[in-house]
This record gives sequence, C-alpha cells and structure tokens, in this order.
Amino acid sequence: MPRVTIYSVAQACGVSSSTVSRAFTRPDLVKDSVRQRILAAAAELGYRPNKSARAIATGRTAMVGLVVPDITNPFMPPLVRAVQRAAGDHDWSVLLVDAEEQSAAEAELISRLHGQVDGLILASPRARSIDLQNAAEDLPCVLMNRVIRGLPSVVCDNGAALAAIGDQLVRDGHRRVALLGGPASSWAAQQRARTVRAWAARAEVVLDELKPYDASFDGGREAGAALLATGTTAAFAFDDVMACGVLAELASRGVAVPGDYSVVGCDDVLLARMVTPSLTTVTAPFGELGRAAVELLRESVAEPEGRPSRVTLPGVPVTRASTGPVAARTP
Amino acid sequence: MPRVTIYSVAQACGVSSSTVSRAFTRPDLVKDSVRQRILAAAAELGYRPNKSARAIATGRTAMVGLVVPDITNPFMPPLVRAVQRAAGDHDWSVLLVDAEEQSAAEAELISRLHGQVDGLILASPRARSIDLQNAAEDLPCVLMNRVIRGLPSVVCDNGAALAAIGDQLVRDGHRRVALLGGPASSWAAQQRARTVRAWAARAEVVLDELKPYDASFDGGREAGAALLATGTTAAFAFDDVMACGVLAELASRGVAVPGDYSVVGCDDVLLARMVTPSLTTVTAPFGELGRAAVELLRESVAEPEGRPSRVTLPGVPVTRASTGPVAARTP
DNA sequence: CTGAAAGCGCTAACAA
DNA sequence: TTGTTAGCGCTTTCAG
Repeated sequence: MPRVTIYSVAQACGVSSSTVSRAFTRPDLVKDSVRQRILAAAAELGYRPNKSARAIATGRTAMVGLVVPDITNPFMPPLVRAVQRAAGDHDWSVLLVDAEEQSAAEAELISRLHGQVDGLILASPRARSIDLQNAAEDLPCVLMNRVIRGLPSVVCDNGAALAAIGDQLVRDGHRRVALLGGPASSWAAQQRARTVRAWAARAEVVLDELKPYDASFDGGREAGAALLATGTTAAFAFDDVMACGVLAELASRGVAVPGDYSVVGCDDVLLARMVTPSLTTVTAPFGELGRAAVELLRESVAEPEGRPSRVTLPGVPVTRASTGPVAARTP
Repeated sequence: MPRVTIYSVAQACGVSSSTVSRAFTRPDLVKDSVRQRILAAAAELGYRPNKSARAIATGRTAMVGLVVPDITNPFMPPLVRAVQRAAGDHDWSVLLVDAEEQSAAEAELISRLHGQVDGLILASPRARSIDLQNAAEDLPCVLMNRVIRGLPSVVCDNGAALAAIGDQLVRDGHRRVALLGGPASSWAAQQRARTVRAWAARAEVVLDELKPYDASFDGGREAGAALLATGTTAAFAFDDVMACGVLAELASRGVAVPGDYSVVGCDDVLLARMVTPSLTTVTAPFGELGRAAVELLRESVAEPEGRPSRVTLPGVPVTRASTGPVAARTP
C-alpha cells in the first residue's frame, strides 16, 4: 500500500502537486472548484500532510516544547492542559519534557529540543538564569512564573488575592501570622514572600517568617511542627502542597483547623479541594496563563528580535474551610 | 548566520556529507580518525542533526505519542514521567496529548498524530474499542490499563494486593465490606471489581456493591454518604481519588477513620500520602509500567504484524492509616 | 490561477 | 572505508 502524498492526490485530480499543496496551505490561491475537487480526492484517498516534510520545507515544525520542572507537582497538570489547548488552537503540538526535579538538567533538556520545536515554554523553570538566557539565544522562549531579563514571561500576581485573604484573617482576629516561604531560589517564592510582607506591614500584623521549607508535603509537615512554637494563629504556606503538609502535621498533633489555627495555601490545585478541611487559597488562572504563554511565544517566533513582553495575571482569592476566626482563649 | 548542516561540517573536514551522516548514525562505518575529526568539527560549529530531515529520509520521527484521558488525574503524571523516561532511554521524544476527559475526542486526537509519531501509547483510554482498533490499523499502538483484542497492552494486576489488604481487614474484624466500583465503562473498574468479588467469596465476607460512582473526588463524596446506610465497616474505593472523597465525606459526618470505618484506595498516587488519614492502598509500579509500554511499542514498531504481547505487573499493597480494627461496639 | 523546478537536510543504496 | 547519487514529501519562487 503506497503512501498517499500530494502527488497521488494530484494525479487523482489531474492537477499538479503544487496545486494540491496550495489547496491546503494557501486555499485562497486556488480556484474554488479545483480546491473542492482536491479536498474531496484527498479525503477519499486518506491523504495526511506529512509534518516532517512540511517542517523541512518551511523551517517550522509546528511544535512547541513545554518544559516542566516536575510533572508530579499538582500545579503542573492544569498548566499543561491549558498550554496544550492554547497550542492546539494554533495547530501546534506539544512536546512535553519533564525535568524530573533536576534543575541542573533543564538546560541540557532544553538544548536537545533545538530544531525539534519552534519555541519553548518554560514553566516555573529552576535552572540558572544564565543558562536559560543562553537557551533563549537559539530558540524563542517564554517563561511562566519566573522573570528573567530579556525574556518574555507570563506570571501570576497573587499579591492582591493574598492581601484580601490576609485582611479577612485580620477581621477574624488574627494578629500574628506566619509566613512559610518556599525555596529561596524560587522566583515565585520570593515574589509571594514580598507581597505577604507588604501586606503585613500595611495591616499592622506581626509576621513571623520561618526559615525556607521545601515546597513539598514533607516540607509542609516540618513547617507545621515549627509553627506551633511561634505564637502565631495563622500561616501563609508557599503553595497548596506545602499547606497540605501543614494540615497533616497539625492534625497529627491534635491542633484543630481552623478552630485553633488557620492555614492559607496558594494556587488552588485540585488537591486544595480534596483535603480536609478544604484549603483557603488563591486560584491561579491556569487557562489564561496558558493562553498568554502561547500568545507570547507566537509573537516571539514571529519576531525573534522583538522586545520581550510581560503578561501579569491576577490570582483570585477563594475562602474555604481552612481559615476562620481565632478561637476565644479559654483558659 | 547560515545554519550548520552536514554539508558545512563535511566541508570543514574535507569529507563528503555522507561520511558526516554516517559518523552520527553508523559510527562503526567510519574510520576512527575521520570520525573524531568530524565530531570535533561538528561540536565546534554547533551542528545539530535536523530531526525533520532525518524523519523524512528514514520514515521515523523518533517521537511517541502519549495519549491520556485526563492529565489532571493524579494517576497520570507519574505515568507520564515513567513513559517519558523510558522513551528517552531510546532517544524518543514524547508528544503528549490530553483528551481533556472527552472520550469521544480521543479517536480524533489519535488520528491527528498519524505521521507525526512512530507509535502511540494510550494510557487508560476511554474511547470505544472499535475506534481504538481502527486507530491501531494505521499506527503501532500500546494500551495501558486496558485490554483490547489484537492490541498489545500493559496492565497492572491489583488482585493479589487487594486480596492481601482484604485479608488484613478480616483479621481486623471486618465482616461486611463495601465495593465502590468506578465507571461501568472502565476496564480497570471492571477488573478491580472482579478481583474484589473473588476475594470476598474466598474470604467469606459479605460484599455490598454500591452502584457505580464517578471516579472522582465528588463521586467519592457521594459514595461516602451512601456507605453509611449499608452496615459495612470498610470500603474498597475504585481509586485513591475516590477514596479521598469518601474520607472527606466521612469526616464531614463525624465518622472517624479508621476508628469507625476503614477505607482502601488504589494506585497510590501522591495524594494518598497527603490526606489525613493517609490511605491504605495499592502501589502501582509506575516506572515499570512505563518501561514495559515503551518496550512493547518498540516491538510493535519493529514488527507491526507481530502477535501483540501483554505484560501484567502486580500492584503492591501498602498499609497506611485509613484502615484498622473494627471498633468495639459501645452501645 | 496553475505548473515546472529547485530546494529543505538527511539517509541509503550503489559504486568505487 | 568513502563518495556519488537519488530520493523522502512538501513548499515556494518564477514563469506562464
């Protein structure tokens, strides 16, 4: 069974291969009647344009590389979905690369993608800025959840949402809250810490910044244990996963949430709804983040030398069951 | 800056382009000294083989399509990672396609991949068997967690593990347990139901099969509510996600787990450790599942007409905090 | 609006 | 062991 190509279709229609090609890529250049005939014959024969051939002829692969530091982090799947959907809207396929938490390996993985994809979306990359900048020399790149000089990026600004949740805490009587920072090297962690600090200053709340914990469930457990010694009545965790660890630790120590202690997460991953109590957190606009990233990447592909854009999307506060009024001190 | 191709490298070395090509693809056919020279020049010039060109010349894209029904299901990320790692070991890239829970769309998505990938791994596909069989006509396919006549597949057998957990339940005094089946159309759900039934018969335990619930957190909540009316003291949930829903519902109704009721999940996704109490469940051997799938796919690509193999890997029981002895009836 | 022809970068006989 | 020569399937000038 010989493969069906533009030539088979052309022959079947009595036109030249170029006309068939045009019928698919520049339909406006082909007379209506002819185009119809071609499309019909193509469908009939089961013709599928060969992507590789097209790629080699045009220099475009119609693929975008999506590099994630850790696909098992619940933040990623919704993001992957969003990116993929947005990419699909432009007939781009997504080549997924999971760095398996090896930040040092990211650069290497990225360089492997060269020539295979038209551009890269780097979701919360952990590699060194310099390596990322180098990677971007070769290939259009868009960052998500990180900002690096000279590169386009889309980030989520949780400042207002965290402040709103903080204000509610204050109304609930909390006067002293803890901040559980994420890894010091994480851009998002720095960002969130900064906005929480700013809020605390404004709200005249005492903020206890605990040492950075790992952005993981176990990191959260550690943090949860440490929390108890602080005299705080509420905590902002770096993200939902860490917050879950805090919840688990508090539960194991018989501390009631939100009765005795309030916990705030961030990102609103699926998990946030699944734990008991469900987490008060900040919903990341996954869909829009993905769309924006793809949009920026298209710009960057179209105009590699253009000035890098930055898109900032606000997170949305959601109050659930992990926060509440400070318990009346019953001695 | 002209792109660097085998020709640039050839010229730089004073050899022909084919020799350069060989130096990369069939190094054994090139004299050592020459190969060294070529590799050095290539590195110097920053040569990267163009995948599309190679694909069009060889008919192989070195890509595998990984189709998942729902990337946000926590079962998938570890599987994606495993497949990707195994694929990478053979220098295959992974094109990820998330069907976004639209089982009807799967077939369409699959057919889009035709020509773009050398083969397909379909993880827990929900499309109709006939559509999947048709897809496989065009393209080597391997199924995961589903068995369809004529297609190679790798599945996880949780029978022994579930039985072991069940036996422990019996030792803990449980005499009547519930089975929360997943969606009736799910192969895995049928499979699990079957093995639990078999165990119950053997163990002489009364099994209450509740109507199929959605394999989701909310499905689990519903199930949890229904459970209370059954007179059972323990339940096998279809998977961990559903089990989490059950936990949440029981918690909200003041039912202590495992004090008043025991809950068993399945798969051991990250989530299983994060909930309180942590879930007794069956660990799926993700790494091996991924490796096996890639291995079968390679066979299938090499020998499209070969008899389809089947690999079955056993799940491993893990006892955590969601199961325990039946509470003494205190009237 | 359509066809002829020249590549895109690489591989794979076939010769040498 | 190496070079020559055709392609792979598609796009894209350039003529017509």
